[in-house]
Amino acid sequence: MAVYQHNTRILVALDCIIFGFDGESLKLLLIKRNFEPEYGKWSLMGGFLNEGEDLEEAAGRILYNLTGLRNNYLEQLQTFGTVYRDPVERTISVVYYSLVNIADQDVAAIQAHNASWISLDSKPTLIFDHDQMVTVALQRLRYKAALHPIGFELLPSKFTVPQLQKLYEAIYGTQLDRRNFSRKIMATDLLLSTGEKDTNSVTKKGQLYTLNSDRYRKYLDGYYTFLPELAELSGG
Amino acid sequence: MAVYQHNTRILVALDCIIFGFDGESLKLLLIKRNFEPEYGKWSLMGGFLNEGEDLEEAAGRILYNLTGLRNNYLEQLQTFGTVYRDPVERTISVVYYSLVNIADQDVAAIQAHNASWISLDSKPTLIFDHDQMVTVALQRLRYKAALHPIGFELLPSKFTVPQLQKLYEAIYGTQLDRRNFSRKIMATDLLLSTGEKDTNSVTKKGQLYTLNSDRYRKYLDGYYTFLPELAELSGG
DNA sequence: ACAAAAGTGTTTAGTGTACACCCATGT
DNA sequence: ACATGGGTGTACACTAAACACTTTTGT
Repeated sequence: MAVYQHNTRILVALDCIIFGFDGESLKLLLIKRNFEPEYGKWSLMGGFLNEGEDLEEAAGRILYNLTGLRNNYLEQLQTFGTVYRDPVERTISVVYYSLVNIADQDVAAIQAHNASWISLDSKPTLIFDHDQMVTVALQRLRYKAALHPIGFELLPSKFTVPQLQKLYEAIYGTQLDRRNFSRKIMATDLLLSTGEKDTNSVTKKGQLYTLNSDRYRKYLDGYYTFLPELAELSGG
Repeated sequence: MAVYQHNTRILVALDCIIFGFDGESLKLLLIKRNFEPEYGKWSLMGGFLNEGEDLEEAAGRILYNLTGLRNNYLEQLQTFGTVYRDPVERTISVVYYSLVNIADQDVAAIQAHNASWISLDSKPTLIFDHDQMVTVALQRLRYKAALHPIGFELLPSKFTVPQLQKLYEAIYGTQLDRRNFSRKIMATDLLLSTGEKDTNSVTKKGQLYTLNSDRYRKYLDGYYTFLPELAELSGG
């Protein structure tokens, strides 16, 4: 024990960037704080790392407390650690980002935390360095979704190809060609036809598909260019 | 201050994965520990985060102490935080990876730390979770180098195209076609001819180039497929 | 019948890849 | 002269991108 004695122990926080998709735009689950510090302002959902708790475990706990969801896509983004990022006390924050299907959420838990889904386009200014965290998370999401099929994590278990396309368009803020997109996705063999049709659509009903889990896992490991127009998405 | 009172403060360490290239193979700068804990075993270079010090700053300090180098490519990799990863005391480790030009190193500083450059192929088993850190770092390097020209960071300021190719081959553990590689790189306009020729080569001397810094910065922001054979490099 | 959205087909341009060939240097 | 390695050119296959057309459904 003696060996580490002189070193400073520091508060370790975790913050979660929770992405969702409502069929039209990409959303974040944000909290209107009814607690200190920064009472009344908007922030990401966060918490502190407990003794005897793995980092990943803590991130999962925080996500579960807010949404009632477990086993979602959850990936470490980056750790933020400038000295004065939290004015109360020096705190470093390990940030995770998560992709959830809005339909599965626990509405009561979300209300209890005073949280709401906010469109990325109309995001308010957040406390501390949370805006920066969101910027980095969106960049990472764009990066990953271009090479791996993680977009599916944001959709319900049954979905149509046009819905998937709308999602990609929301992530990248661009328009995609229907014909080319559909062909590209179909070529991956990631979709399994259910035979059913979308009942929500107003005019022609699209075919509902589910994800082929075996193939999905392979694509997560490997690389595939879901969006070859990568050059455009530098800025973030 | 009262608001954060009950939360546990934790030791925050930093570990640096330092990549180098000697013209033949990809190397890591590793330390044969002459201090506790794990005296006599191999590890990454590390240290603790000080009060009043940014994370990035601390990583830079650790790198500087070992190599005498500043302003190298240094990027945060990931934070490792399972409970018992350090048997002495609960410690989370923020890991950075760095790309250095071996020729620029401060040999005295490296010897003083009992460090040596070890080929990735003949890497010994490292302490704690350091092997896992290296695995993740290599994956990240492959990922990044395929889309951004960060490979240049590992080469001396003047280099030949075949040297650059050898580097890419070392990073990915594959063979590349000379002709196609050369054309691909030339098309980027990243190289500036110096007019000089390599004096080391035994037979024909290759042309020496330097990096076009303006173009380099653009390529760092954007995306470019330096290696389209991405699908192959899943395993890591 | 018509509008709106879903699905399928085709053509063209560009990029990746596999080659064959020439040039420069030291022995 | 010859071996070794650096540099340039060309042909073919494949993929991305632009565009036309048909089908399904609700009003």
